[in-house]
Amino acid sequence: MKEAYFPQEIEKKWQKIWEDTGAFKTPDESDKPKYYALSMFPYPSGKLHMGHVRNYTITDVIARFKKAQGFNVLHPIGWDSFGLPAENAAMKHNADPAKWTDENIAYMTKQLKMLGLSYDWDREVTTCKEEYYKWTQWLFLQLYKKGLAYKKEAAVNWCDKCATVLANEQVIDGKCWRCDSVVEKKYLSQWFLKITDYAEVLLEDLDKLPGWGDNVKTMQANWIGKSQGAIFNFEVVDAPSGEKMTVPVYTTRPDTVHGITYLVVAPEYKDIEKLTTSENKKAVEDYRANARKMTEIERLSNERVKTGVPLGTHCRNPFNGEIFPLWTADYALVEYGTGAVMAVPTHDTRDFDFAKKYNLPMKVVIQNPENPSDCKAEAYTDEGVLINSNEFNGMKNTEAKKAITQKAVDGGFGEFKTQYRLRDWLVSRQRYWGAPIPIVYCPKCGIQPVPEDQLPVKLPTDVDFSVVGKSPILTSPTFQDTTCPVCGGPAKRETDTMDTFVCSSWYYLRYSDARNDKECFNKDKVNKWLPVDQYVGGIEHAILHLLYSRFFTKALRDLGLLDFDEPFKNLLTQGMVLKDGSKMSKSKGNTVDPDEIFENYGADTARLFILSDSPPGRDFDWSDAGVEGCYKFLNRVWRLMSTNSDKIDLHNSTPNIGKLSKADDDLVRIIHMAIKSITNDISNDFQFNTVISKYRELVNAIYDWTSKTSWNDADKVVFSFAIKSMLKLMSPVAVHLTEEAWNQLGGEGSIHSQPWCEWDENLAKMSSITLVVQVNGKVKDKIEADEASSQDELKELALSSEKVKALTDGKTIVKVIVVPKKLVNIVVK
RNA sequence: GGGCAUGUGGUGGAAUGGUAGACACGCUAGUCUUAGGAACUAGUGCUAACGCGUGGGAGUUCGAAUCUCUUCAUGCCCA
Repeated sequence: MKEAYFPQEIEKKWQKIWEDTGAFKTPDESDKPKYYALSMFPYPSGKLHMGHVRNYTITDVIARFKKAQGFNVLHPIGWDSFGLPAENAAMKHNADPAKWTDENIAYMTKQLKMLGLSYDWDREVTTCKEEYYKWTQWLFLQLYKKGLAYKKEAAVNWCDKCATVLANEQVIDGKCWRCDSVVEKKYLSQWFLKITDYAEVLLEDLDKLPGWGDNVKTMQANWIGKSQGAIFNFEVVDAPSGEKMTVPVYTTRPDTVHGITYLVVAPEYKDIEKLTTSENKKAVEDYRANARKMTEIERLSNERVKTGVPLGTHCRNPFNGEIFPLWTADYALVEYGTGAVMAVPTHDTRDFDFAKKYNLPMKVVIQNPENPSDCKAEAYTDEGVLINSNEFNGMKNTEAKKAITQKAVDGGFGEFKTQYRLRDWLVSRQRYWGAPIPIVYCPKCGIQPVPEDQLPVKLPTDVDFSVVGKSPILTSPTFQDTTCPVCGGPAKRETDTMDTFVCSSWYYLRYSDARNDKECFNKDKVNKWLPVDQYVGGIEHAILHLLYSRFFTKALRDLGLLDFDEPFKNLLTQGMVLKDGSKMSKSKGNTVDPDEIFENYGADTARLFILSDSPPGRDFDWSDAGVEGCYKFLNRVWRLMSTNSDKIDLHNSTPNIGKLSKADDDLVRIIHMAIKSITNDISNDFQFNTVISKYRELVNAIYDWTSKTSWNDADKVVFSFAIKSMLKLMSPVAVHLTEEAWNQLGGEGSIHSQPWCEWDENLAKMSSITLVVQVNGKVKDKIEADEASSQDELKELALSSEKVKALTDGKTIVKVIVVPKKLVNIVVK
């Protein structure tokens, strides 16, 4: 065996051999049970970053471990390759986004291979290729035909910098998720997917996902935002036109309805003009113009003083006949509920602030009888008993919610209403580099879907990328003009493309049948491989991608394309990779380039390190010293074998249990314990950091043993057993080193085809134990004891300890607690 | 403001209610070397010591980092 460890040499060698022999191809047919391990596919931005390295290494180790355990493992990769950066790069250099993307994919593919990842490259999917986006378009048409894709005019989020609209989920704190610029509201006609039809089931089915972290599930539940309340219709008593009008209001506090002193409609409320008197018209117009200029963050900010103007008209409260004024104020949002809010200043903090500012009346209707509040200083929003509420006086407010709403239902002026915060998913984008929405506008026949046999609607290439402020697709002289599929007359194509999150909402299904050119995927294949057994990716997709994918799966199930209703059985959200305590970023200049790590230390060191210091779910702080330490450890592993290679015989590695020296017996036991605990640590929660510390403990133990052994024949067998076990245990992580050592030591075939190590429960423990002796719960002594000692024997042993005698002398022993094989606690007074 | 996480040595982090600090990084001393940023050996929570120690305070228990209550701090999500 070679004396020195040269990762640069052996890694390249094995990567080529694995590729040439198709070592990681996954057959669809197999006797073995299936296991689907999946990483979130990358955007081909140019180079891998350490977050990718962490993500893909975690999934790769899982895939290799499951394969060794006898599963037929599907472990694919692909590219989320549509999106703005390619287009921006194209605009900057007037180049082709396709070319830019292809080059990036080629480079990153090379890097993924250098990392030694066990992908089945035959299943690679690339969302920007026609062979893929054809099916994205096809799926869009199926959703359209089912009424789940529709076009409507709405107030939408507009990012000026990206020159496109955004989905609600892509607006983070009022800012664009991609470029961080402030998002404006615009009225535009846009395409939506009807995710709201699935709001309830998306919420309910979170319970079917025990393999997801509660944090992600809570975030999704909050986003869906189910609330139970009521809609009340308030009759307008003095509409300027004399017309009979009502204003419907959604509220989660029907119990406070007797405390209404005014009503607020959003500045964008549809009937606002009809509800404004001529005297108030000017002020209301000005107010609305001003509100339009404001961003959502400004409007909803708690710090900002709330503003509003009266409309001059009034409503009647059907519960008590009271008349109250209508106002418009920007703290009412047109998208939420009915766009109108019934204001009860005494029991809602926003209404309270507003009423204070404009001297509007207040009326207390709920009180805590033990500690009544007059609501002069602040709103009382807790539970209590109703007052000033006619027949409901004395009722607990929690019960009154139902009773009051029931009265409205019976009286025909209200209903029970469950409301969701979730809005429909806006999927059209005014950009070039995306899947064209396969729709045609005919002046005669209106909106028409492109016939399926005409798919894909290809992106035009005769476009000018140097245009500013509009989609390059509009510059194509050929793209827009087409014929109507119904009447054959001249028609225009839709020029918007789809949000890239549409492409990524079904890619994990395509892997099951990636090369199918007849259908998006074969139903049997998708049902066989899915759901994904283990999905691994960043927490930043907790809402966006993971919610959209769940919606797609359910919609596709309802379309009959597949038979399961959740795509990802288990989800591991890995933490971020930090450097010096903060996120790696170019602007901070604290990035670490994976290429440099591969070059200086090799992929095995990178893989080992990225798993070593933190559990996968937590943030990981990169340290150069840590990498160095892992490299040294791998050298140490190599040296253990190379300096003793003449004593290793992998074909004679079964120790003769029962006839071993004490030292050999101990080592065999240590190995069985290592197999057991490493297997358990990977199986439960993928605790790779402790797995790696156990590698180190194991290697340390073998080294200790070598410094004491006399190398007789039995010792050599034990040593061979130790090395063989160590190599297999380390093989999912140090994939190249273990393969090379296995090969040089004369192992059969590839170590990656060897089954996982088994342990013997009887050998996975030491023959003696350290008995901990406590007095009053404090450790006072430690005694070596036989593993098989009875409880009484342990008790006697503890009581006979000199240290214990000194401490118990002259005192009364109240109680002795014996924990078998571990501990004796003597309670004295 | 509400919800959910997380608080352990100089650092990253270990610990089915049962030896707190595994395993590392760092540091100290030594060995071997022309050399050491290699390798190996020993040590390393705090304290001079009795002892004290898992953000603070209470509680349950023979025994609490772990369970309960409370409080503080940080992070994320939703307002």
